[in-house]
Amino acid sequence: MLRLHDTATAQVCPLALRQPGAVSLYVCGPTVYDAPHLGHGRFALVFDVLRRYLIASGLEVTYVSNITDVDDKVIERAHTEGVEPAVLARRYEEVWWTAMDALGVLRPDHVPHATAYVARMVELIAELVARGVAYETPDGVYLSTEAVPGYGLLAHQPLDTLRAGARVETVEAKRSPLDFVLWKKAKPGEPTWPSPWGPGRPGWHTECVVMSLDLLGEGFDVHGGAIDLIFPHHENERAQAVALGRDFAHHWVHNGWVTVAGEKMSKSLGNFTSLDDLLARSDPRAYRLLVVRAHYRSPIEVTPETIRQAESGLARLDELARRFGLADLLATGGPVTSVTGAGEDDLDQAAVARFVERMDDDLDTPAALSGIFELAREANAAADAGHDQPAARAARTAAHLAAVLGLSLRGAQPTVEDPEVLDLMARRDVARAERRFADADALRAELVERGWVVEDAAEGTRVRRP
RNA sequence: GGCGGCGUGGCCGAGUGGUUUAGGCAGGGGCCUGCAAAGCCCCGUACGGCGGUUCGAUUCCGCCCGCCGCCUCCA
Repeated sequence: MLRLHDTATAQVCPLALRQPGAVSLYVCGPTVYDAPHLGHGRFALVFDVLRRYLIASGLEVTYVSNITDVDDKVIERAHTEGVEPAVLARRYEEVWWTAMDALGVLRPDHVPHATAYVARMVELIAELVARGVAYETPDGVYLSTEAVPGYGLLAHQPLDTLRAGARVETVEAKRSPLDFVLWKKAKPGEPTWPSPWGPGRPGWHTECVVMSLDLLGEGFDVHGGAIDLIFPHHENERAQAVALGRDFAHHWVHNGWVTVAGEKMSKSLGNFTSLDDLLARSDPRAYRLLVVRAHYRSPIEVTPETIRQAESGLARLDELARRFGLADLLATGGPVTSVTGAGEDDLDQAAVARFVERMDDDLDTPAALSGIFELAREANAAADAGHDQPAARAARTAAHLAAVLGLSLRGAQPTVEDPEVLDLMARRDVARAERRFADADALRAELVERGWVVEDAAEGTRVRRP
């Protein structure tokens, strides 16, 4: 059984399921006001790997991830660009899904949008007011954090220190600096919805409570997101559920930062890096490999150098798939439904067991990945020694386990259509057959110049991209 | 200031109280090859510093140094 770090207890503990055989996950999705950056890519990949692994473990997974399509930033950006907030949100949501598809991230089972849940958020807020834990001010409705038992559970910090750091609000009506806004009363030029407190819009922290409980029900299994969401976002979500007496998430999972040159990547630091840029400049699978080769709670350093290293590793695995003709049995990108495979003899079950053991240990993907590379070496070594059966089994196992992580290896030969290249290849074969090696080398140089790596295979000259 | 994390060989990045090595990338040597490429084999005796616990610590404890994050919208 999978053991996972839980932010609430700060310990690695078995993932206890509400319902045996089924897992419910809620992962905080993006606010769609801009194109996604590397950090968005990481959290999406981390939870995609978790989800895929749970599926491969034989569990029925329900994965919910929201789109925040109304928020200060959306409104602000929409004004800047002179479009309706809804138009802007839709535009960036499309950009989001394009990037997710490129990364091979599975679409969530449910994608709730904040704007579709406003009426239910109003109901929830009204209930909080009725219970006396929320109060109205001239500009909105706030939750009284002091009325919530255990507030600060996720933050792991004494309340007074949180209080000391709380932002200076212009709203003097707030009873405590830690209290947070549930409903924002309308300001001119903003999208609004009706409510008992007049027209306005919901605060950020309410949507996830309403949507997760609606789609997954009380006491759902896992609530995830990046580490920065712990406080205040997840703390505040939890506070609302607790205040209502509803059982909320049982397990909190948070992934670490992406750093650039050792520092947190962020717009304010000016080292912001667009996910689209990365995907355009490198094999999208390289980012998955980079993410998976570090533990999900560790920071990862994304630089041209680390990306290049990941691409080299990927090339090694692709070469394996090519050597063993694995193109046809590689994942289509969909989830692998059984980590042990369909026919047990197909795979090296001892290696699978090691993989499972490592993954079960708080998703130790770096160790799991090292096992895949070891299988690659074993497969090549066995094949070099003429032991075809064990070699093929090791190679299949490597590709299969990579697919469990969502990494599809490319076993297909690149199809060369350029007649010039085909001609150079053919002429080189003739030259080599006639042992005119100087000519053959000159032809190889020409192919290299065109950006190909040239290899001599049994069937003759073979080319691939570096 | 409060809270927390980290510091591993050229780079990335796991892990462990000692008796066997993470793994990848890069580099060196060898095998293979007409030469290469790919692949395989071999190679670096790494764990921030100072003490302590211990028969023995990179791994436990303390202190110090350095780096980073959170406490505020943020993936």
